[in-house]
Parts: sequence; C-alpha cells; structure tokens
Amino acid sequence: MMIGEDFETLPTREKIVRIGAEIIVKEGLRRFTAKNIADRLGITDAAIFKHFRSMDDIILEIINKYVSRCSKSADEAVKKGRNAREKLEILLKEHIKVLEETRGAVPILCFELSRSENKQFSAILKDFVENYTEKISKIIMDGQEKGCIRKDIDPEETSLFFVGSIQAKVFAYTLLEKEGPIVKNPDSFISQIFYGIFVEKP
Amino acid sequence: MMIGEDFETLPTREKIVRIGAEIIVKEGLRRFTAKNIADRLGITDAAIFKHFRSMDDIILEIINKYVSRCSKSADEAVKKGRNAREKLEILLKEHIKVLEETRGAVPILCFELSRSENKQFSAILKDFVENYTEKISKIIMDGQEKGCIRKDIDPEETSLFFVGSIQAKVFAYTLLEKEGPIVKNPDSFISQIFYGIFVEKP
DNA sequence: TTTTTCAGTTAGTTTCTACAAACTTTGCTA
DNA sequence: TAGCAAAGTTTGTAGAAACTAACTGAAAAA
Repeated sequence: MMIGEDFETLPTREKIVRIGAEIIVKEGLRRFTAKNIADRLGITDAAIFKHFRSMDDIILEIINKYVSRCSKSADEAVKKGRNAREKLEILLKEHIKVLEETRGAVPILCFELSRSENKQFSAILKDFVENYTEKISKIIMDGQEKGCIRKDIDPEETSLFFVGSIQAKVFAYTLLEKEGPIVKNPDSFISQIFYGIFVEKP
Repeated sequence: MMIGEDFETLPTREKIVRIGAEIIVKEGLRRFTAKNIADRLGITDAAIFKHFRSMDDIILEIINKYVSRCSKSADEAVKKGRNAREKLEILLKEHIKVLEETRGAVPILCFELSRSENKQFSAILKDFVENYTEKISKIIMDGQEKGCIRKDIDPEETSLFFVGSIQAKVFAYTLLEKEGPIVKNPDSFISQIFYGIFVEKP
C-alpha cells in the first residue's frame, strides 16, 4: 500500500490516513467514505469517528502528510546543487523519487482536493504550489542571469511547467493504467524538459 | 457558460449537458447531482430524468461531446502541416484553441472520469487518449526519420508529454484560480516544449 | 485492585441521492 | 377545437452517507 513498511503494525489512525489517500487517488472523492475505509480495515464505519472528528479532518491530515513531504525534499535539493542546471536536475530527481514512493498521490490529491467544497483544502494546496514554484522560479532567474537559461522564458510560467510536467506523467499513468514506475526514464524526461525535442532551433 | 452562444435559447437537454460538465470541471464529481443541475436550470431534479435515463447517461453524453470535438481538430491539423515541426505546431495551437473555448473541460473530464466507478467511461477515454497520442507519435517518428527531431526520445512518451503539458496548464490554472486565457502565451509555450529551457546542451 | 481510557460495537437520526409514478400544464397539429 | 406528446410538477421510495449515543471488553493508570 502507499509507501512501504509493514502496514499491519501501524496504528489505526495512520492506517485510516493511508487507505483514505489511496481511495482518493485510485477511485476519487466520491468513494472516500467512512464505510469504504472501514471495510478495508475490517472495522465498522462508526469506529472511524473515534480517530477523527469528521471526514474532512482525515483529508486535512492526508494533505499535510503528503504535501509537507514534497516541500522538504525541494529545500534539500536547492542546497545541494552548485549551479542552476544542477539544482533543477536534483530537484526534479528528488521530486520523481517522492512521486514513485507515494505512487503519484500528491499531484492527484492536489487536483482532486483543489476543487473541493472545503475552501480550507484549496487554500493549503495553493500555498504549497505557490511556495514550491517560487523556489524553482528563483533558480531559473539565477540561471538566466548567469546566461545558461533562455532569457525569453518567464520564470514563473516555467516553474509551473516543471510541476505540471511531472503531474502530466501521473495523469498519463493513471489514465492508461500502466504498470511499473510513473516516470520510466527520468534522465530522458529531464533532458526533454531542459533541451526540448528538436535538434536545432529554426 | 462553457462554449459561447446564447445559452438561454438552447434545448434543456443541451443545457443539462453543459451545466453538468461545468459542475464536474469546477466542483468535481461529488457535486454532480440531479438536484445541483436542476437548481441551476430552475427546474426540479425529477425533470432531469425526462431527458436522460440516468446520471451516467448524462456523463456519457458529456464525454462524447467534448472528446470528439478534440479528436476532430487533431485530424485537421495533421493534414495542414507540411513537415513535422509545422504539423506539431498546428496541432498544439488547435488543441489550445479548443482548450480555451471549452475552458479546460476535456483534460479535467478525462482525468476525473478515468477513475470513476463506471468502467465504460474509462474505456472511452482511454481509447481517445491512445488514438490521439498515436497521431502525434506518427508525426514525431516522421520527424525523427527526416532528422529534425532528436532520435534519443521515445515517440510514445513524447506524445504523452505533449498532451500532458497542456493538461498541466489547466491544472495550474484551476489550482491557482487564475483569470484570462489558460495558456497566456501559446508561442512561448510551444517553443518551450520544442526547444527546452536551456540555451545550449551540455 | 479499582478506575479510567481506548477502540471497538450496535443501533439509531438526519440529510442526500437516484430514480419512479402519477398528475398537470402547454404548445403544436390534425 | 380536440387531442396528444413533451416537459414540467409533486410526492414517494430505497439506499447511502455522516455522524451520534449508548454500550462493551481489554488494557493502562491510579
């Protein structure tokens, strides 16, 4: 299930969060119900409310669990790289790593929950994305100053393009029910983002 | 609403389809209910079933309406272009046009419905995406033979990257609640996909 | 050892939801 | 002008869904 370890030994509260996330990712919010979670845990739906006050509280915990993990790995990446290209490469590779470990959960959760009725969810997610893209924007602007990144591209747009490209991989993956890793060949994926698909500019 | 024209003069059946799509796109499947649609139309929920046998039937019509439109514009694009670069450029521009007109509906519907309980939906959508990416794959392979497209990229992966990149724009747009066009600067967007973000290869 | 807390249960309540049946209005046509 | 079909209405039903309350057994704390 979602992130390895021995699932059985986990406390029920944690199991609820993981199964809940898995349901949202694989079946959508419509199936995210107390009964559905409880059935998979072999308990009754009422027991869920001994651990969480409401279903929304479960979602909040899901968001915090997965999203904060993603933010952390970005910070580390920025520190390690010596120049823009290295930083972006490490960042993307870290991002892909978290993505594979969590089976694409973060992008799907972001998308699914950003349009939810509860505005608190979208506020947190918006914050996360803005924060994340700002970090990438800074790297890009730095690269533009140093001359290694094209000056005609918009840093903010491009950082969204980064995040979006990864997101796109997840969507292709879920839509086509593929197996194995979400990003088959990370190096070639990164190379495509960095250098495009054409041999030379016109 | 979704695609211009004078909405008021449309037959109720058509209004149901458009409002239904808008609800799925903006609020998710959870809010896609007969009552929600009926309220916006100023009729009762029971009246919906005079026009459609079931809620799933409405979704089927939504899928067919938006998805077939997208397929058609791709076919036309392939005919017009003289070489791979031109074909891909026209295709992307047409795709962006449909995207703006339908306010990003197709990618969101594809994603939302592909994980739905009804396997019929995902089957249709899978078909559509496979068909669409196959067209792009062929153009790419042609470009690789002619030498203008990098030979180290995988055509299928790249065609998914195309579709995904556009999809990603929609997600960024909805998440960050932006206004105006979904793709602010189509030319720069296409240039980024074609030639990457770095000035030169290492 | 007694008491409290934890994590369950069963058995409600309320509010939705999809859909159905029966009745009404209305516009068109023979 | 009678009559019919389309598109509504009201009313109703069956099943979920999110909780709630009251109870229970086991383990932890006192």
